[in-house]
Amino acid sequence: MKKTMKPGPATKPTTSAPLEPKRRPTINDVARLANVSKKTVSRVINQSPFVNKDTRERIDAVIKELGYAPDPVARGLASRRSYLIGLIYDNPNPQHVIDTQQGILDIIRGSGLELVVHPCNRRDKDFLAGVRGFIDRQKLAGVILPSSVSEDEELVALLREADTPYVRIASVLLDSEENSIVTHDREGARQAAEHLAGLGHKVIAHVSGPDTFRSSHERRAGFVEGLKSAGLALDKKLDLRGGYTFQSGIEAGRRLMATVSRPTAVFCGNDEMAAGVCQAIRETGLDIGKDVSVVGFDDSPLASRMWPALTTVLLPIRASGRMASVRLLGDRLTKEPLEEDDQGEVHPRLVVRASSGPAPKG
Amino acid sequence: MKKTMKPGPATKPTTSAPLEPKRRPTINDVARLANVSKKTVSRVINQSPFVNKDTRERIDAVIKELGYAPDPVARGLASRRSYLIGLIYDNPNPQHVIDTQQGILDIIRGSGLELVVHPCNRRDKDFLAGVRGFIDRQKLAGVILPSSVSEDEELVALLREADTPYVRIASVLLDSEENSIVTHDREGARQAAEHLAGLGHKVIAHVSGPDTFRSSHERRAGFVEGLKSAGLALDKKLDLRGGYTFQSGIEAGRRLMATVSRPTAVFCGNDEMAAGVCQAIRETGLDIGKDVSVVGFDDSPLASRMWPALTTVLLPIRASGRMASVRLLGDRLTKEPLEEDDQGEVHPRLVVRASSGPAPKG
DNA sequence: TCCCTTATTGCTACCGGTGTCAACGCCTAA
DNA sequence: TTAGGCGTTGACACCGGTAGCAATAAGGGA
Repeated sequence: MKKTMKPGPATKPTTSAPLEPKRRPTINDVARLANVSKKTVSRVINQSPFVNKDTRERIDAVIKELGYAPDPVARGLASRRSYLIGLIYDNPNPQHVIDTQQGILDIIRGSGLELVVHPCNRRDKDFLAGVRGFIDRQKLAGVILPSSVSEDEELVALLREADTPYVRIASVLLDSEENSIVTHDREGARQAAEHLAGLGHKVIAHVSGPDTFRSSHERRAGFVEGLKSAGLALDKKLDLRGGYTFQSGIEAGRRLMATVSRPTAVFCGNDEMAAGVCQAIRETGLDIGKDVSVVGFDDSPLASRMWPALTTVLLPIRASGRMASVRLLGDRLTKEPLEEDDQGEVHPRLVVRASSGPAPKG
Repeated sequence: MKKTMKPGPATKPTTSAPLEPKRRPTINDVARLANVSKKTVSRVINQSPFVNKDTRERIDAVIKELGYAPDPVARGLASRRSYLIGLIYDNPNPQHVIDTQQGILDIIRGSGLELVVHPCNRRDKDFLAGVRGFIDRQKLAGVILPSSVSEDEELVALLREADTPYVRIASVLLDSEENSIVTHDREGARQAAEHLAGLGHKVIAHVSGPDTFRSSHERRAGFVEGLKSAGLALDKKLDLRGGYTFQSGIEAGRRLMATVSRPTAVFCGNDEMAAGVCQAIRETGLDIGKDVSVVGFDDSPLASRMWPALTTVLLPIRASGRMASVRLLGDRLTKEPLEEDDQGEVHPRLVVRASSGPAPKG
């Protein structure tokens, strides 16, 4: 409301008047008013135990009075570690990214840390160079690797070399526990299989994600486990590979619909592909949830907005983001994390909707 | 691959051997090797014109040889301005957020700037306090305000006060041109109306977003304009207000389907609501695209994955993110921005799919 | 030849914190 | 009385840059 945005010459007070341009208080101001050295103030803001109680209280009072907050940039410079958390991802699924961001922010909000996002493309040849630039330009306080990149060992090696703390979110334990959040995708897939078997389906197809993702294997494995516990097996001809994309789902769906022994149910590695399969089913004039049941994975917004709404496996992504942050930051956090955010693992849950129904008779 | 992640005491070399722990080169290293003062190096990296050509070349050579890159944290401290761009948003639409992020990153990638995200909730009472904390903790290089928050004048006032550059992305010009990207939502809505009128529809309903968003008004206004140009008018009883949510779309759809003069087409303020309206239509057993045509707005992923696929208005969000970044950073960018990213405005485009068809006869 | 201008460069003081280490006061044990 | 130990505190250098201004060299006109 005061002046222009342009970086031009600031309107300097012509007189050397006492009114200064509303500078933020610094550690020096606090030190002066509390009549201590700035080092002692530094101790207080860093919660050092070697400060006399009275002194601490006096300083705290001044801090509050001044509304002082330490400058993260200066702190970063002096301590060689910024107050930034990096989120590296390579994800076609926006909801997934947003949920992860949200989970991280749930935890770091109020602690003076900020979230810096760094999307990347693992197929780019200079992908690693990009990440390297990112992490050692900003000396990140830590990096969170959601499932889309957490399996990349080169990337992780890079972080280790750069001495940057990290947490990997993955379907299985890939690393030490303190560096990991495990999402147990397998369990969710098993539930899906049991659900379909319980509805009486015998001929059940699977459309998996790309082989390069661990999660594809986990989901298939869980699915097979679930079938097995119901006395069923996965027919190789009904085990198709997709690419986690809508288009690949359409293609897989068309192939399945053209099979001689057409399946009465299809379990897909994610919701995108499930939507594609649904489209293929529609093209043949069959009824989803009646003639053919479909189950997805992720519980993306799409799942609940489709018609019929998609039965799917909900993965608590936001919670995994929270956990990853707690793992990463631990004691640096101001407020004590909730116990539920300190588990280190997350469990999927089946959400039954209209796209899955009893197996058709005959 | 070298040592543990724990912040514990680093493995110091026991001997004061010549091998140092691979420190990043600093401006001092460059200065020493180029045999100049660090101020001159600083001039070179800041592209000051007051440097002799030979000197500059010598320094550039050393910089390249060392692989030197200035430390953004130190720079930030000294120049009181960080190398961080803030993205503040309050958006239920993940695709929108991701696209905006992507657009910003398209531009800042390689320039040493980073993107910090700050979601917020405008209904929280301490929303402004949160933002204030954010912007003056990190002295941001600039802030980008996508449509979900760009209309908040209090927020903008805050940024002005804090002398933080910003760019607002909005459906109309709300501010000076240099602080704005205009998305012209109105044009898109007009196209939608003309499309439906062209298909022979006479009774066309509208489900708008909340009144608190300028975009709701713009979209309705454009829609009315389009109808008018086709000799039609918007029946007040068929002009419903939603909340930009799926649920509100369902409710509006149900009400419309129960109207005496049931509309043969519905234009919705966004795709979420359009999906809701589709659901309501389905509940009544009517055919989407045949009995009732539906048009959305946004071209979210949902639109192309629904069945039938949704006719909608595509808003080039990513491009608007790019433009906003160019506006914001201008000369700070290393590479010259493409001309197309320097327009300051973006135009929506109708995408025709299966959810809109000829008006039913009779 | 001398002074002034212009082009280029370096000195020195910061920016706002943290790390190291010495110093100080007071209490206890010898 | 003195040495040692603990709890506290501050002086000072430093992190890696930028800012202001003086210093220096070269060129031009009187």
